[in-house]
Amino acid sequence: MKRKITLKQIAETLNVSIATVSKALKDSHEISVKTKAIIKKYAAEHNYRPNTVALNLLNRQTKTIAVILPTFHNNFFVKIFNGIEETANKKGYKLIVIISNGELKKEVESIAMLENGTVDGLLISLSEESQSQQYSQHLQSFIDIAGPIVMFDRVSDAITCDKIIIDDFNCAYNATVHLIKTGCKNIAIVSVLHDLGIVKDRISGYKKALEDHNIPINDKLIKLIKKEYDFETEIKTLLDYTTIDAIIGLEEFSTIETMVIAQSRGYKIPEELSFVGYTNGNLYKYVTPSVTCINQHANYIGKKATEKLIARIEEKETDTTAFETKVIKTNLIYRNSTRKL
Amino acid sequence: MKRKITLKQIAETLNVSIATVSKALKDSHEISVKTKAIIKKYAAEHNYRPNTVALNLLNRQTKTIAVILPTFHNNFFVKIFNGIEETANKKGYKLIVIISNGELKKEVESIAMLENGTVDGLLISLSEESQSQQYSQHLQSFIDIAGPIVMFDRVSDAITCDKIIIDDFNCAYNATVHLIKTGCKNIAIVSVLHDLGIVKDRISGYKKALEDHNIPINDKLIKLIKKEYDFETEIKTLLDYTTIDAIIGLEEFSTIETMVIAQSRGYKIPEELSFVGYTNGNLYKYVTPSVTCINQHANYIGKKATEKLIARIEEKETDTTAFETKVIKTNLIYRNSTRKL
DNA sequence: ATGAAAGCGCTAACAC
DNA sequence: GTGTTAGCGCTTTCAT
Repeated sequence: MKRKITLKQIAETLNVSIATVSKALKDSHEISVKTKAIIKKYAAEHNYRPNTVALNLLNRQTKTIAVILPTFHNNFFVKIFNGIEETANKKGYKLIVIISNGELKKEVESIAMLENGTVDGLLISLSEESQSQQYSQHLQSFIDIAGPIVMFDRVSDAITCDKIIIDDFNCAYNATVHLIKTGCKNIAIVSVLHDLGIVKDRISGYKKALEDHNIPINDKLIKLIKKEYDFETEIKTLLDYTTIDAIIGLEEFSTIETMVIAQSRGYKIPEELSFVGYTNGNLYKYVTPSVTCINQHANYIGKKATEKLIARIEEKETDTTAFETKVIKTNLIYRNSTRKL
Repeated sequence: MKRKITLKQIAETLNVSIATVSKALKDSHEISVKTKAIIKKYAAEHNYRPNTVALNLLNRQTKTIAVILPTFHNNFFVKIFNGIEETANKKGYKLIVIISNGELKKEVESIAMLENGTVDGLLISLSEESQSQQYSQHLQSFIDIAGPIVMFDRVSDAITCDKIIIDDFNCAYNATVHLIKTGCKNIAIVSVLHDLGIVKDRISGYKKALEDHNIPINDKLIKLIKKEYDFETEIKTLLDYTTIDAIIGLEEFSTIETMVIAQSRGYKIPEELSFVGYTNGNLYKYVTPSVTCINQHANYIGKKATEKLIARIEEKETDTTAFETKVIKTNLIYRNSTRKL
């Protein structure tokens, strides 16, 4: 790689001042047509590119946003990221991407790395650990010294900032009601997530739906399976426990895995056992039977989060509006893992 | 957000010079223990963080790598990215991520944005358009003025740089041989990719396998379906055309979609029709029957590409080693969409 | 032990 | 029209 060419070098070879070069390349009217032509020609021939780092230093902004996601092995986050990418790109922002893998340590270390002017703001969906351990001072620290944060989906109440979430309560409620209406009475919940706020909300929505339809709540039907436990064993225990006629999976993996296990045990789906899964995932469409699911409009979440963050970054200090939590509506996509109404 | 605190401000309030503060915070022996203590205390209390942008300017490096991928809606690239992320992180590099969506325009624009000191190097898997249009001057331009490039999977012969690829020829060859050995004779190829080098290699491998087993080659069995055409119609045309007993799908989507269409037409899989798919994708495991596939060791590709790039970035100008193309071995994962040997 | 000065690459206000 | 100067935040060499 050749050494990058700078204004200074151009100025020296052309025997003009740096300022003249700078102005000429900006097509300033202050500079004579002739000088501009010479300078521009030289710059073009030598592939001059203004050094962004220098400009960042000068402007005290980087036009870069950090994005911290738990994983990409989840269609929901991939779609959110697509929404983020499109929006950021349109507004001229670059993205620094970090995968937390659900680990608080990674989250904390990454944020520390970014707290020094590298980025103008942060989009984050919290790691499960940071929620279970209720640790959030790294986030507050970022806000204090680095810039605005917008949280999405997996958010923390401890931090005051803009948030984009889905109405987890209502969509669990609606999913449960749908199952009840199609004749299900023993509805279980299955999840590999546990310590997240969204999990609590979903369970509340589910319970409320049961209550409203006078169906007794049985906590044993709620299986939040931790990493330490064997998923298959837990599911078999659940299926052995009592007659279950419907299962709500809180993410794609649990839903599909449970369905596969149930099928291998001879359950007829949806005749004997109905399934509703969270996230409009790829798998749902292709497995047999295809799975009724909750569409969270992930792309839109990404878009809204990014728009909000950029607005915050660019807002005048004076017109700071109050932080808001935006709730994105969800809807059910009806497929063949639930009975027809 | 409070205004970030700087060395200058610390120096002013503490009535020392900026240099003293800088040295004190680096625990330099030049500074008296007492002064150091005062400065460190103040800095800690005020959450001082050195400004990375200023340091980047000074050091002429950003410890940031750009990653350009066609999409994340493809398990292969998600896994590659995981490999990249882990490796980059371990070495203290940040990642700027760009999704090209297969569009040359996005690729060119993004690279132009990065050509000015924003990143130290570039990891890229080319967009389909840049391969079909054989356009690569944006890449050469990046190498000339911005830093090293390492290409992976979808690479260009026109550019001299390090490359990490899989042995597409051999793995298509092996997949085809496996099908032949399990008794298939009319083997078709289905793909939504077409103008990529990897597609040509895969087809060559497939043809060589047929030749070696004295099976006539019929180009009508190779369906590279462009976006403009309806996938389902094309597949039906193929199935109507002649008796096909095996299909190789060049990516996850084509494989799964074709299998679903074949099943809806009553084909028994693998008894009447076998399937082998590229990429060790999520769907393959969960559909019925599960799909035999080619494992490309995506994570490893990401790891190797990143290691190579960082080595290039950090190498002394003197010990420049020749550019190399590393070929990653693949293997078949046997599942239920192919007959047993 | 502390500080002044130069410089990384650039822009902008202000001379000339 | 063109150049000088100062400064963005930092490090480092070279005084003092």
